[in-house]
Amino acid sequence: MLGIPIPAHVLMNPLTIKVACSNCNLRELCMPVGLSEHQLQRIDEMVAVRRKVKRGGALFRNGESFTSLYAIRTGFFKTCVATEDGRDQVTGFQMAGEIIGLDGIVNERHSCDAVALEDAEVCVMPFDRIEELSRAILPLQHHVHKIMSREIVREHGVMLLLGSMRAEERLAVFLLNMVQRLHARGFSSFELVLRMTREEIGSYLGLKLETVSRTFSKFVEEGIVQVKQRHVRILDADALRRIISSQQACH
Amino acid sequence: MLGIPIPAHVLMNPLTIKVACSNCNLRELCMPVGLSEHQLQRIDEMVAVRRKVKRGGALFRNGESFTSLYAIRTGFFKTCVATEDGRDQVTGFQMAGEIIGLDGIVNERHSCDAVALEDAEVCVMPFDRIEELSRAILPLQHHVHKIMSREIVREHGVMLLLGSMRAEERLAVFLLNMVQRLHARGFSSFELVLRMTREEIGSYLGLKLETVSRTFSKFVEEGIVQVKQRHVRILDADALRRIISSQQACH
DNA sequence: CGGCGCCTTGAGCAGTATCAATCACGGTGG
DNA sequence: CCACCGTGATTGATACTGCTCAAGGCGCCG
Repeated sequence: MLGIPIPAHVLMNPLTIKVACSNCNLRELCMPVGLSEHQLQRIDEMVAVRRKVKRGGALFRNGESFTSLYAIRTGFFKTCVATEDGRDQVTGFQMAGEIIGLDGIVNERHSCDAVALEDAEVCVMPFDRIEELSRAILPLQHHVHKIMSREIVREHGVMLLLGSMRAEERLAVFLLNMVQRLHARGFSSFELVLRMTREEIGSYLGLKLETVSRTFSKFVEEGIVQVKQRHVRILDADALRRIISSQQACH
Repeated sequence: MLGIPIPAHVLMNPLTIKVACSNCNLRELCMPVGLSEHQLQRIDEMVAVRRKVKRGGALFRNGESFTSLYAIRTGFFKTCVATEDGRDQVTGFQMAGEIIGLDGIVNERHSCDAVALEDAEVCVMPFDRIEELSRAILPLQHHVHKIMSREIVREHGVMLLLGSMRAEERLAVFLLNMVQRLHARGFSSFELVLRMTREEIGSYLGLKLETVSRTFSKFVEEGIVQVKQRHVRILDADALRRIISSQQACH
């Protein structure tokens, strides 16, 4: 059995606890640190509304008008863009504590879909309120800027991956990134349960699902990971890191 | 001859004109619209410093500490990220009126290189001053948010390109995007002079330089473009658009 | 138990990469 | 002025990665 620890807040019934940034255990993930009581309270008021999204449901869709950013409380999302001719591309997977919806700011309209890969709950943060508060609360202003910049830098990394890595490297990067983010949330640093299909992983990594599957099998053969359906155990993280920086060019 | 019109500001001697946002003909590209005289003046003061970068020189490099955003006045840049093992990936090409440096905000340190592909001049905008002013000038706050969101959306597009398009589609997207942005700056809508090498185009598009070259040759054979070194004339923009949405999947 | 969604695996193929030779252009120095 | 050189672009031949098409297999749920 792959025992994945479940953080306390998942076990608690959300209806029985007061949900507010000030006592949210994800606070340090989505909020600036070092706020005063009063500032925290003002932010609490801004994040008054929460929204549940069922597995498979959309938090927002391409073309819908943009009003709010969302902080993920629980659950797991993918975001994806599409061309008119039907192809689509997963642009990211988001987990608890991450902010989603930044794409909508520029045109006041979302330019991608955000779909829940498991039942999820998000904090709704109306963007005009964010702008208003970030004029008054300096650390919040910083924080908003950093979140957007972080997303830009993350996407640079994905571009590097898509533009110059081979299949094995892509999957290795993906697994290490996934497990690192989960670890930061209190989960194991070497075991994970994938919330997405092989096809979604492939879309994200610019590969076909068969290639993802084959690459998993290759890693298993080489003793680097154990894979049982969506349960993955990383046996040799260093091997994964070596794959990334080996780049088998050899002349 | 491919006659590319040269905008007035390039012909003017920059030493003889007062360079200030308030009389900059790129204003509507990098500044919010509808500002009062007084607001514009405050922004002018923020953008007091300009900096010239020679062709091949770096505006900033990966690892350097972040202090400012830069608005390109003249010239042309590429930004690129690199892995430890030497591979690198061009993440974008930037031209006059565009903002560069957003990657540095999150860690107060740049995470990519910005290199001038031709002699360039930028307006230096200290980021702490931007934050300060955007607390006071609402349209500026909006503008900063939109610029960052626009970059995120742009990168989504690149991810779609890198993740799911074939070589011809990538080059077609690249050419149309390039010419569209140049057109918005007063240049021809069907002729362009590439400021970057085939290798840099390839890096941006996730292709090898030979593939870029071959794809150009293919387009020439098909009568879609004329290519003479870095001079490109688009003869059939619709053909390029058709390439993008054809996706030769056929079942 | 049967159907369905998702995953795995195989065989053959297509599209790019790789390696290598040559060419075009621009700049330099004799 | 021209020969030479270096950089970047083109083109060809071949190799190889990942894609396509196809056939099961596994696990879950009604």
